[in-house]
Amino acid sequence: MHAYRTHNCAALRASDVGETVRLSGWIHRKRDHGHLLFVDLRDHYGITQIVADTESPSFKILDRIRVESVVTVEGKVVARSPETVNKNLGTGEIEVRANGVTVQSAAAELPMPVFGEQDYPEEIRLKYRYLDLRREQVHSNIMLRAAVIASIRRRMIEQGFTEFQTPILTASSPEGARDYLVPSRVHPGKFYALPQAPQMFKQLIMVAGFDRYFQIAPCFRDEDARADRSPGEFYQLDFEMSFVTQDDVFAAIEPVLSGVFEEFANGKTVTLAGEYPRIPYKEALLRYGSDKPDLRNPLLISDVGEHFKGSGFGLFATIVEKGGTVRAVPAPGTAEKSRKFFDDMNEWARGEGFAGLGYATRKSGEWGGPIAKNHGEDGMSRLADEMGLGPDDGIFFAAGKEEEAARLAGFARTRVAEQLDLLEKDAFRFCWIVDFPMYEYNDEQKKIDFSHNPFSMPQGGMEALEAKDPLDILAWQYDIVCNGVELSSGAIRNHRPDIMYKAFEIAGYTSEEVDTNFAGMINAFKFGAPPHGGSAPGIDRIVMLLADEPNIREVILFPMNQKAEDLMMNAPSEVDPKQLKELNIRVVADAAVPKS
RNA sequence: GCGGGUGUAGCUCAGUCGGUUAGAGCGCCGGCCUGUCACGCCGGAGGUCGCGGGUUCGAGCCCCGUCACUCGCGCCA
Repeated sequence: MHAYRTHNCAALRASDVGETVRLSGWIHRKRDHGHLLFVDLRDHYGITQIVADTESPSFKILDRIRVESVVTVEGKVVARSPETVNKNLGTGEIEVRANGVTVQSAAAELPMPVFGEQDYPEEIRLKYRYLDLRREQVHSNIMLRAAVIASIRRRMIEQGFTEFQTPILTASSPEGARDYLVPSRVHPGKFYALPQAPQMFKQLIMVAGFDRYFQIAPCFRDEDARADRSPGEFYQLDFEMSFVTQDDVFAAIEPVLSGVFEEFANGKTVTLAGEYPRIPYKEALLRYGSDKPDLRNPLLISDVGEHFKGSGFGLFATIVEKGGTVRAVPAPGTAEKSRKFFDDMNEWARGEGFAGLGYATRKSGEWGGPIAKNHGEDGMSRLADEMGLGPDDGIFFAAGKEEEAARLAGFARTRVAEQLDLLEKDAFRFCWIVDFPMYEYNDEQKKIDFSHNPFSMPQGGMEALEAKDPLDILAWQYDIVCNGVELSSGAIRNHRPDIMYKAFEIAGYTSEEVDTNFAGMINAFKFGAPPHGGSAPGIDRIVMLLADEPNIREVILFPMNQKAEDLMMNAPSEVDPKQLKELNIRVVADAAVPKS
C-alpha cells in the first residue's frame, strides 16, 4: 500500500518541479472551469493548488466531490507560468497536475463554511467544533496556545522549577467558588470535589521539601461564564517556591512572562522583566479606579473632594460633607469636542447604573459647563493645575461614596481613553498590584472578614495581628495585571500555625474551626514548614492576550457554552439508572423535568 | 437569579409607515466555460419570519408571554 503522502501541503517549491508527489488533505476550494479544474488542497501545514483537465483520470472525481472531503492526490509538480504565480501562497510558484485521486472520506453538505473569516453563531461553531477548528484563525490560535505552553514549560524548567501532577479527585474546600462534586461509589453519600486550584497540594509540596514546583494545572470552578472566563474549567500556570520573599517570587516569574510575551507578541512592546511597576492596591483604586489597571491608558484619576468643600456647586459639596468624595478624570484635548460628547458620557454612566458623570469643559483656559459655573473659575483652575492639566483639557467628575466614585471614575477613565483613542497601541504593559488589605469590614454582617486569601502571610506577621487595627493590616498578596486583564493572584503564604490561628481568630473563627476545616494544611505546618509563596497566571488569558482575541473560547480547543454545556459531546447528560444506583444517587423527580 | 442585545433560507444578512406572491450574497442542485486562486456566466430548489397568545380587515414589523444564543451584573477565598 502506498503512503498517504510524500509531502505536506505547504512543502512544495519551484525546486520540486518535475517530481511525482502524493498529497493528502481537505478540499479547501474548487474553481471549476468546465474543462479545467483547480482544487486548493489543504492540510494542517498549508495549501497546494491541484489542477486537472478533462484528460486527467482524476477530473471526474474531483469535479464531483464536495469541499471539505478528504482526498489523496498523486501527480506531477509543475511550474506555474509567471503571470499565474500566487504570491499569497508559500506553494504559489507550483501546482500539482493530478494523475490519480483517492477519496479517503467524502464530506456531507456543511452546516457552516470552513472557508473565510465570517463570524458564525456560537451554537453552530461549538456543536461542529471540529469544523470550526479547521478554520485558519481558530486553528492558529490553538497552535499558538500549544507553543505558549511549551515555551512556559521550558522557561519554568530553566528557572529551576519541577513539574508535578496533583490529584483531580480531591476534597471539597470550604472556602471559595462552588465545587464540582463527584460521587463516591465506595463511600455512599460521600463526594470528591474537583480542585478549584491545586492550592493545598502545592503548599504541601513545599512542606515536602521540593523547593520549586510548577504545573500547567487544570482548575474547576462551578461559576458562570464571562467573555474572559470559561465556565467550568480552565488552566493556570500554577507555581510555588520555598524560602522566598515577595521580591524573590517577582524575580522568578517576571522573566518567564516577559520571555513568553516577547516570543509571541509579534514585535509588540512588552514590559521588561525587572521593570514591572508595583502599584499598591489602595493607589490602584485611587489613580486607576480599578485593581486591574490598564497601563496602556495614560489617564490618571485624581481625588478632588477637598476642592469641593463649601463649594458653590452644592451637589458635590454635600456629597463631600457626608463623607463621600469626588474623583476627577482628565479629558485631554477636548476643547473642540461638542457638548454631545460630554452629555453622551453622562448618559452612558447613567445607563451603567450610576447617578451620573459630571463634567467641565475648557477651551483656551475658558471654563464651561454647570460645575465650573457654580464652583468658580479660580477654583476650577486650581483643581486643573493640581491635576497637571492644560488649557484645552476637560474633566469628568465621579462623585459619591468613595467606593462608588472610584468605580465610576475607573470606568470613565477607560471610556474616555477609548473615545479619544488614547490607548497605547501594540504593547503589553504588565504591573503588580501589591499590598492588598488582609481584612475588610463586612457591612451586612457587621464583622471583619478576610479580604482576599485567608492563607496569606500578613505583613508584619504576628506582631501586626496583635498590635494593629485589623483593617490597617496589609497582606503579602499580589496580582499580576496585563493590559487591564487580571492574569493571576498570588501570595506569600502563612506557614505558621500560631499566626494562622490568630489570623482566623480576628475573622471570627475558633481554633477548633480552623482545625476541622483546614486539617490537612494546618497539621502539615506543625511538622516544619518552609516559608513559601507563589502564584498562578491563567494560561487561557495569556493566550487570549497574545492572540488578541476578545473571547476566551477562541483559544480553547473544545469550550463549553455560556451555560456550561458541551454542545458537541452533549454534556452534561442524563445517565443510565444503573450508574446512579451504583452511586446510591436518586434524582429528585421534578429536578429532571424541564420547568413547565 | 437579574438587566441589555440578537433570533427571517444550510450560513451571513436586508426587509421602508402594519399592506399584493418575504429578498440578496454565499452554499446546494442542473447547465455553460482551459489559467483560476473569494474564478465567471445562465437557470433552479430551498422559508412554521424562534415558539405561543393577543391587537388589527390585514402582523416578519405593534403588544404580552416564553424559549434559545450572546454580553454584562450577581457569583468567581
